[in-house]
Parts: sequence; C-alpha cells; structure tokens
Amino acid sequence: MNYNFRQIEAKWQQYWTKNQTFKVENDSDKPKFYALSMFPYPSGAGLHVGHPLGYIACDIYARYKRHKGYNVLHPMGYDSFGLPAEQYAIQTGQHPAITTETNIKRYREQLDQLGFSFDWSREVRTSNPRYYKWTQWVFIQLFNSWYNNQTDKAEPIESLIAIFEKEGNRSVNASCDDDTPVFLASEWNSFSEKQKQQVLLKYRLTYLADAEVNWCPALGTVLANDEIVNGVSERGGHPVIRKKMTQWMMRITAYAQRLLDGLDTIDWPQPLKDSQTNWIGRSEGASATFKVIPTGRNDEGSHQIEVFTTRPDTIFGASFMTLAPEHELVAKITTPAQKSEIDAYVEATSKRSERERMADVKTISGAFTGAYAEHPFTKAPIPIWIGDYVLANYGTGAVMAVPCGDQRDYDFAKHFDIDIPNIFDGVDISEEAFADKVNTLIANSDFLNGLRHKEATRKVIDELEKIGQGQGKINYRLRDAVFSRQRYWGEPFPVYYDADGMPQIIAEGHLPLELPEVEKYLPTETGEPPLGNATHWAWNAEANKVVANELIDHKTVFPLELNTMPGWAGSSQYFNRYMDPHNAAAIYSQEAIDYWQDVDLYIGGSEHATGHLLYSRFWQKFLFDRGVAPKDEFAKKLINQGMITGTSAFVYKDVAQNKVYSKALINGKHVNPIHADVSLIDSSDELDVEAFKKWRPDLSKAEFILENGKYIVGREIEKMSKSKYNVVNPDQICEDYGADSLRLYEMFLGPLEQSKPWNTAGITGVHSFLKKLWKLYLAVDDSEPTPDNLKTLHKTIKKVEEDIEHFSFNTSVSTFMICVNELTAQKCTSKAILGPLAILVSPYAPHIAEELWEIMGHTGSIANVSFPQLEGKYLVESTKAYPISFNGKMRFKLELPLDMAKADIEAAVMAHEQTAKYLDGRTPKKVIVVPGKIVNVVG
RNA sequence: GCCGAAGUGGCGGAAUUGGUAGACGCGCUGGAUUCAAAAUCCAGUGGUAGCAAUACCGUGUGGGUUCGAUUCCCACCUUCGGUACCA
Repeated sequence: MNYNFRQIEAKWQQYWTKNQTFKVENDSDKPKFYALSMFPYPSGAGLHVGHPLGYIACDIYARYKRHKGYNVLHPMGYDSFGLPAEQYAIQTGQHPAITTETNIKRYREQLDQLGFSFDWSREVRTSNPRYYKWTQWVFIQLFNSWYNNQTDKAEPIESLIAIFEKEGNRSVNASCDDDTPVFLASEWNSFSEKQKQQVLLKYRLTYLADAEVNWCPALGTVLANDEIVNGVSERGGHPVIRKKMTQWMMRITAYAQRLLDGLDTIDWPQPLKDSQTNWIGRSEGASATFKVIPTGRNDEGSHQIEVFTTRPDTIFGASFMTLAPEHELVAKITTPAQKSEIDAYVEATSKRSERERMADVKTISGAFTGAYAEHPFTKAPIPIWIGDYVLANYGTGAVMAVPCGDQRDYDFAKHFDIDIPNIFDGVDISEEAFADKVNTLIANSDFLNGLRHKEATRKVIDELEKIGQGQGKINYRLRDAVFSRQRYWGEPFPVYYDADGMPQIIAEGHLPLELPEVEKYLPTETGEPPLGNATHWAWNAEANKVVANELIDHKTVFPLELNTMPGWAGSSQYFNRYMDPHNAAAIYSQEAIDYWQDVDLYIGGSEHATGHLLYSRFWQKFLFDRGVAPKDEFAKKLINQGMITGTSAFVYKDVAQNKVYSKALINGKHVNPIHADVSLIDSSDELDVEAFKKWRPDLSKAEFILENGKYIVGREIEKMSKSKYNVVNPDQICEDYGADSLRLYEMFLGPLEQSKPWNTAGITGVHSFLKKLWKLYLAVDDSEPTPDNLKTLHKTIKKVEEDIEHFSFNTSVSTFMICVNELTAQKCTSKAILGPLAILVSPYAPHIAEELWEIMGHTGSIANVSFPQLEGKYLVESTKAYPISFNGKMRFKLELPLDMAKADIEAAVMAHEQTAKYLDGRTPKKVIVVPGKIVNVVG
C-alpha cells in the first residue's frame, strides 16, 4: 500500500470539518491557551508559499498545546477592509464587498487545503457590519473619554465635566490640545452648548482637529505616518504633500509613556520593541521660554517663543533661534524690512514636497525675521531666524540654537555667518560642533561654569523655574494619529453634525451604522470623500435612522460624517472579539474575556511593528482603563516569522544580437538579465527553452546558446513578487507532494524568525521522509519494543518537546528524520513505539498522523490524544566515547565508563597507545578532564 | 548617519550553559535494480596534498581572553531590515 497523500488529506480535512474537531468552548476544566496568527488581508492574488509560514508554526504550537492538555483557542479571520478592493471598484465599478467575498472564498480554499486546526466557527471579518459595529463602539468609548494625567488613566468625560462645573480647568492635569484655554467654573457654566463641546473636543481621546496631514493626491486620501515610506505612500509609491484638513484624531500621545513602559512586561522580539521605542521617541530635557523683544510694530503684542531642548545646560551657548517656517509667530514678529525675504522663503518651503525636503538634507537654507529674542539669563538679544531644518510638528517647532554643541545649528551658523560662542572648557570648535555630553565641563556660562552636563542640567532647570521661564520636560516624537480616511471601503464614523456643526455621536443602541451604497467610489466633484456620493446618508436624530440627504433640515435630520476609518481600526481589537465573536449585545462577554484573558502566542510579520502592534496596544490599554479588558497588554508573547524570499531566475540576452546565453557563457559579453518564470526551471537550474519561448514570444526567434546541451539560468534571491516571476503558490505543491510535505518543508527551511529563500528542489527530501514514515507502519504489530527502539523513541520525544517549546521547528523535522532512519534500520514494528511517534509527528504532519493512528486501530482523532511522556530511564548511558584532544585538537576517541573518576580517566588516557604517539616523547604540562564531556592533553 | 538582525561546505541549515565544527536534507559522484527511465536502495561527498594511513588549513576579516572559541571581549568589513534634519 502506497502513501496516497491526496486521498488521506482530503479524507481527514473532511473528517475535521464534519466532527468540528477544533471547535473550542469558552469554559473548560483545562487550562486555557490562546494561539493567534495575524489575520490576512484577502488580496486577489491569493496565498503564496510565504504566507503560511507563520500559520504553520502557530498551528504546530496550537496542536502541541492541545496534546498537552490545554483548551486551545486558535481562530482565523480576515482584515477585509482595504485599498485594493476599492481601487478595483474604482476601475470596474464592482462593489468592494463582492471582490472581498470572492477573495475570501479563495483564501479559505487555500487555507483549508493546508490542514490548519482553526476554529472556523469564530471567524471574524472586519468589513462585516456585525463586526464593525464594535469598532464603532470603541470609537464612541474613546470619544466619551479623557486622559487624566493625575490618575494616569482614561476616565469618562462626565468626570471632567463635573470638575469644570465646580472648579474650571485650572486644576485639571490632562492630555489635551496645546491651545486649550484656561477658564473658571463660572465661565464654563456660562459657555454656550457649542462652546462647551468645542472645549471638550480638546480633551476627548478621539477628537476633530485642523491637522497638518499627509495628503496623497493620487490616492485621494490622507495617510498616517506609518503608511508613508521614504516620503511616498506605502501602497503604490505615490507622492505625499502636507495639507491642513479637519480630521478625526486619536490621542495616542496620552499613552506614550505607558506604551513605552509596557514593553518591559511583554515577551516580544527586541528589534520590534526597539522600533516601537524609537517610534515613540522619548527625550528628556527642558522647555524654556524666550521673550521676543518688541520692535515697535503697532500690531505687535508681547510674544514669547517656547522651545524644547535636550541640552538646557548649553543655554549660554545659544546665539540664535530658529523657527519652523510654518510657526505661527513668523508672520507676527517679522520686521517690515525682512518681510519680503521671509514671505518668499515660507512660500518656497510650503511648495517643496516632503520627499524633496528629505532628498536634500545637505542644503542649508533659512531667512532672518529681523526680530530678536531676549536670552532668559544674559538678557542679550538673540536673532530669530526661520529654517526648514526645524520641523513644525516636533517639539514646539522652535529651536534654541546652540551652534557649538549641535552640528545642524553649527552648519546653519557657519552658512549665515552667525556668532558661535564656545561654552565648553578646553574644546576646539573651529571645525565642528561638540555634541559629547561627558568629556568636558561647561564654561563661559555664568552660574554653570565648571559643572558637568548632569549637574548643569539640574541647575539650569532650577534657575529657569525660579524666573518662571521654563521647566524640566519630557518630549515624545510620537504624534496623535490621524483617524480619518477619504475612502469608501472602511468603517463609517457613528457621527453626524448638528446645527452648530459640532459632531454628535449616534447612540450605541443604533449601531452599526452601515456603509451606504454609492454610484461611484471616487471623491465627489467638490472634493468630498466618496461617501459624499451617497444620496441616502443623513441622520434622523428622532427616528434614529439613516435617511435621504434631501431631508436634511439641521433640526432633526443632519448630515453624516463622510470620512471612514483607517485600515488599522478593525485590527486593533479583533483578538479580543474572537473570544466571543457572535455576541450581539457586547463587544465580548465578561465571562469570555475573564476566561481567555489575553493572547498567549501571537505570530505575524515584523512590518506591523509601528502600525497595528502599536495601535492595538493603545486600544487595549484604553479598554483596560475603562474596565472593558482585564489586561493592559493583549499579547504575552509575540514572534515575527521571517520572510520567505523568492529565487528569481534569469536568462541573459545579448544587447546587440538576438542571442540568449547560458549562464556560464556570459563572461565578457554585454548582456541584459531578463526574469524567467520560475515554473519553467527544473531543480538543476535548467530552463525549458521551448516553454520559455512560448511564454516570451518576443524571444521565440532568439538563438539560445547552450552549455553541455543545456540552458542554465542565473539565480538570485529577491522578494517574492509577481513582477519578478518568482512567486510559488502552495496549490501546486499540495497537488504534487501534499499539505503535510509542504508544512514540514516550510518548517525545515530554517529558523522561523529568519528570512530565507524558497527553493522547491528540497521538498523531495521531506516528501521521501513521509514515505519512509508510512512504510514503518505497514507491518505494525504488538511486538515488544527493544531497548534500541525505546532509546530512539525517547530521545526523539525529548528533543521534539524541547524544540517546540523553543519554537525551533526546523530542528525537530531533522529529529523526525533521524528517528525514522533509526527505526527503519532497527526494523521496528512495535505499536508501543510507532503509536507515540505518530502523536509526536501529528502537529507537524496532521493528515498522515491521523491515518496512521487509524491504521493502528484507534478510533477518533489523534488531535486530542495526550503527548507521549518522556521516560529518562531509556536514555541513561553507562559509557561515553570520550573525545581525546591534544592542545585542543581532537585526535581519537576512547570509550570509558561514565562513572569513572577524573584521576582514573586521566590514567586511562595516558596509558593509551595512541597518546604516546601524539605526545611524540613530550611530557604533558597538564591534562584537563571534564567528566562526561572531553579530555584535553596540553603540552 | 543612527538603531537592529545576520555572515558556517556547491545550497538550506545544525552544533540549546565555552568542550568531537559541518547533524538532517538538497545537490553532486559511484554502484545495485531496470530493456530504458522514473521511483527505490547502498556507498561516498568542507578544502589542499597523498594510492593510503595521515597531515595541514577551515565558521566574514584582524586582534584578545582560555587547556579549549562558530559560541565570550575589542576593532573592522559585507548583506539585509527599520528609521532619518527629532532640537
């Protein structure tokens, strides 16, 4: 009987579905384990072999935990809102929901084929109204919350209103907009409803703001910082410009410190933690206020410039100030004489795209405002410049420039011939700035003279506080996140605008607010987002339902928000929703989350480091503050699977003639490498020339110059992508070798976290392993196992268990191969050995394991059988083949009892005939004996 | 520039606390089987020299610590990922 993987795999996949083998309940006497793979965006291209890598690893671990007696939650779903379906809708008019549905179906087929132990009854789709109802619900909770810095957590907005009514906002320490005015209780109480709402927006955790946003004209939408790579959009690579727009924002900055602190409590990869740390960008320093010296302009009040600096100790070295060109004071302080120069400069920078600005970092530019600020201590006038090296959205958008201590300030000063006072003792600054904090003392700095960096910093902050012109401050690079997108295929905001134009929330009971139908998926002619095309998109606040736009009267019927939520909204809570996915009354029940708590193992790509994984942590902490989630970190352990890269193939076309050379023949010739589809190449890099000619008709007339009668292609490792013709999808491999072979092979390729090239050639190795495994069971019987059999089995149990616990799946595949090779050599037929072996293999190759289990006479799935117990007694050795080395070089082996004493080992080695040979008459200086390990003779 | 990861045979990789470098698999070479091929099985396979026993070299490079270093320390080189005028 041959190993008929097609029949076996189909049989067990049907069995698992029919018997709901992997359906999991929310209550159990067993301990819980939550294993989660990041859910995919269902793209039209389907899965390629790189996608399942993390899923397979996670599935192995989930199945292992099931064997170990855990109640395992292992769900899967789809992040099904997103740009590609919408772009397709724009091109073809097909509703994104239809495209999405088709793609999901294809994904599901591909996933089912691979034998995952997902509980599909818990599937979620972010674009399903029953799901996004709860995304909208979280938005409402954020809208109705503020961040109290005193208690360091989010609180209901009502508690803030109560404070305002009693004592105004002077005593409130909250995360709020910078321009929040100070008011008394009496003032608050006399505010109009609109004024109150405007003030509250400055405190809400999601709020409307006129923000400088990254506008992408080609995509017709704004993008978040993490959606922009190298100044162009992550998707499509379109240019991005800066634009002021009214947008929904998320006050993630309120959580900056806690997002940083939380990293210490979770077992996530250090590189991922590092990139979150850098993204949050905490820096410690001081804020200082510089008064602008009045110049007698009649429209000029008293202005002051606030700066943030990490080097307050260098304040006496400040010889100028630089404002960002966008800084609001620029227009107010510029002198008439300098106005035209400043205007021209501001105009020029606003036109430069972010990309241009980044492309030439080297060019120094700026302009003088004509105004001066007063140094807080020396009272000396300091010229105020503007320059685009100062960023409007970092710190205060203004810099106290200390050219002797900061290279950019130094370059700017040199370029514009500004004074560079030296405040470092014994340091030469004639060539460059001195940024070292440690190896100098402060000089020429009044009360700071002779102090080190640390003392000077402390002292200057004290002095700034005394004169009321500054204090110690911690600054973060992290910005509040733009939460509006001018797209159709996303979650609608549960928001309408009242007669005052203030946002009003649709009550929870009326959710979900479902996406309206539109004729076109493009922005409207007036530049409004695609929802502006909907004719039925107004809110009747009495009937609490969506009605036609023409009924808008701003009394009972109001316009609805036209923006939709960004891609990361739906993925920021999905892991909790899996715990209770069909709950219509709540995001999840208290019992469900009390039972499952959090994710024990989360596997996914590192590209989500500063997007999904940061936003999710933010929402989780918020829900924790509001008592909705029991843990303030959602995933205890996270693993980034590496990328599987493609092995591209190249043919080499002569530039001048219509000749294509085999790889070894290109030396000295001027050739163009051309991608060849990898499906046309065999395992020894030989090209099927005829098939290639059919595939590239333009080269069908070309002469192919062969080596040894073969055309050999060149190979190169590149990212797997359609355009490089190096994509390998799992379907063909499942067809040729089966899912179990694919699963084993993906694991066998190398360590999970590392990126590695895909090369189909090696799959025959794991496939023949499965065939050998299968053969072992052909004559399975009840014979007594031999000591060798038992030793092989228990050695394997030990290693495989250790490997799974360490996520070292590649080495356990090797271990299985060694085990099967040994048992085959031992002619083992014993059920007492082969039974446990089938269980060991089952997390990796579940289909064949089920079949073998059945062959051995068991009924029911192997998935719930206990993992074999390691019995150390079978592994006990009485002797050891000691490697005997001379000066660190192993020369021969000597079999000695393991319980032999050190001195006896040494004596046995010295007495050995080979020892005399290697010593060659010398007397050893020393003999190192490590019992159980090694003997080293020195001398 | 800064942060991070990684450099081991022809290839993917192994060596879990400093103790036999190259497990396992691919590929390759030779052989068995076959009319032939596929499949399967057996043997060999880091490099150099040698018929061989064996010797020397060998984990990116150069130093160091150690009886002993792929593993620890210092300096450097290369590749990949992230980030970028962050005050």
